[in-house]
Amino acid sequence: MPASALKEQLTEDAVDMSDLTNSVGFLTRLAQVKTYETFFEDLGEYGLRPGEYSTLLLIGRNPGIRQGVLAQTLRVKPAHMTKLIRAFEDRGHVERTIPDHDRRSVELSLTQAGRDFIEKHRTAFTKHEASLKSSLTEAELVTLKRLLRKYSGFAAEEEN
Amino acid sequence: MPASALKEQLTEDAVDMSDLTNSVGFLTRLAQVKTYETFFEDLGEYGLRPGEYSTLLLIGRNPGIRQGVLAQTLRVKPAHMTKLIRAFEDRGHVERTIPDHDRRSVELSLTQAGRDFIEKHRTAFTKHEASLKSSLTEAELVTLKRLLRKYSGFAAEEEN
DNA sequence: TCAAAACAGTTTCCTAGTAAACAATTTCAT
DNA sequence: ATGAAATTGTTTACTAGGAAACTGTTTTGA
Repeated sequence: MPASALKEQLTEDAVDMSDLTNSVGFLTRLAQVKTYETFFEDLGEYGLRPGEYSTLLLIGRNPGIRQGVLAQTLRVKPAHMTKLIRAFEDRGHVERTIPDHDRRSVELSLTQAGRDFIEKHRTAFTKHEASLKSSLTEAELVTLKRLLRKYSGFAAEEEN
Repeated sequence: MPASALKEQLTEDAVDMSDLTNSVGFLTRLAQVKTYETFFEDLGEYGLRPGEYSTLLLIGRNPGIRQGVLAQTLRVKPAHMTKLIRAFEDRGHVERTIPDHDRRSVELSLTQAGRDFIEKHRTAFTKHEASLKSSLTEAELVTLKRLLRKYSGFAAEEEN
C-alpha cells in the first residue's frame, strides 16, 4: 500500500484527536479492531469467527459445561450463545445433552469431529495467538495482559 | 443440596480458561465490554452511543473534517459513518457541506445545537472518562494506554 | 402440597457494523 | 481533450450481538 496509503496517512495525521488518544475506551476499541483484523487474516479461511473460536476452545477444555456458564464466561448473552451453539451443532462439532438432574439446562461437549477440527487447525491457532502479540515484547505483553485484566475486573483466579 | 450433588457441576469459577486468560484477543474483548457497560451507566440517559460520542467530539475538534477521514480515524467503515452522520443531521447536531473544490466529498461541522449539546453534557463526559479509569492507578493507566497504542499500531506519537 | 417465584434456555425483534455493488466526481494517461 | 481509472460517499443486503417476552423446569414457602 504505497503512495495512496501515504496520502491517507498524511490527511489522517492532521486530525486533532486530543480527546481520543487518551481515552481508554477508544484505545480498547482500536485494539479490538486490530484483533479482529489479525484473526481474519490468520483464521478466516476456516470459516471461523472470533467468538466461535473461543467458544470451541472453551468447550474442549470443559466438557459438559452448561450453556449459560459458557455464555457468562465469554461475556455474551444467552440469546446469542444459543445461536453459536446451534451453528456448531449444524456443523457437527458440538453435542448438546439435557441432563436428567436438571432438564432445563444444556450440557455441551465436542464431538469427535469437533476434536478433529481443533486438532487439524492447532498449528494455525497457535500461530494466530503468536501473531496477535507480535508488535509487543514479551515483557510488554505480560504487563498489557495484567492491566487489561485489572481494568476489566477480570479476577484471574488460577495461575497456570 | 442433598444426595443428588454427586455430579460435580461446572460453575463459572471452576471453568478452565487457560486458553483465554492469556489471550490478548479475549482480554481486549473483556475491556471493550467493560467500557460499554460503563458508558451506558454514565451517559446512556442522553441517548448517546459510544460511537456517536467520539464522532461528535471529533467533529467538534475538527470543524470541516471530511466524512471519510472521520471514518478512517475512528476505524469504522464509510457505510456506517453515513448512518451515524445522518442520525446527527436528523437531530440537528451536525451539518454537511459539499465543498466546491471537490464535490464528491462531504465536510462536517457542528451546528450551534451540536455545540450546545456538548457544552451541556461536558461535566458528564468528563466524569465518564474519569470513571473508565477508576480501577487503575495513574501510572498503570499511562502504561496501559501506551501498550494499547503500540499493540494496535496507532501511530500518533505526537505528545499533547 | 401446591401455587408462586426463580431459573435455563429459546424465540422474536431490534441495533451496530460490514461487504459489495453503485453513482457521481475527479484525476491520469495518453 | 478524452476515455480509463481512482476517489468519495451512498444504497442494499447481510452478520454479530442484545433486549424483552416466552416456554418449560425446578425450587421455595405458606
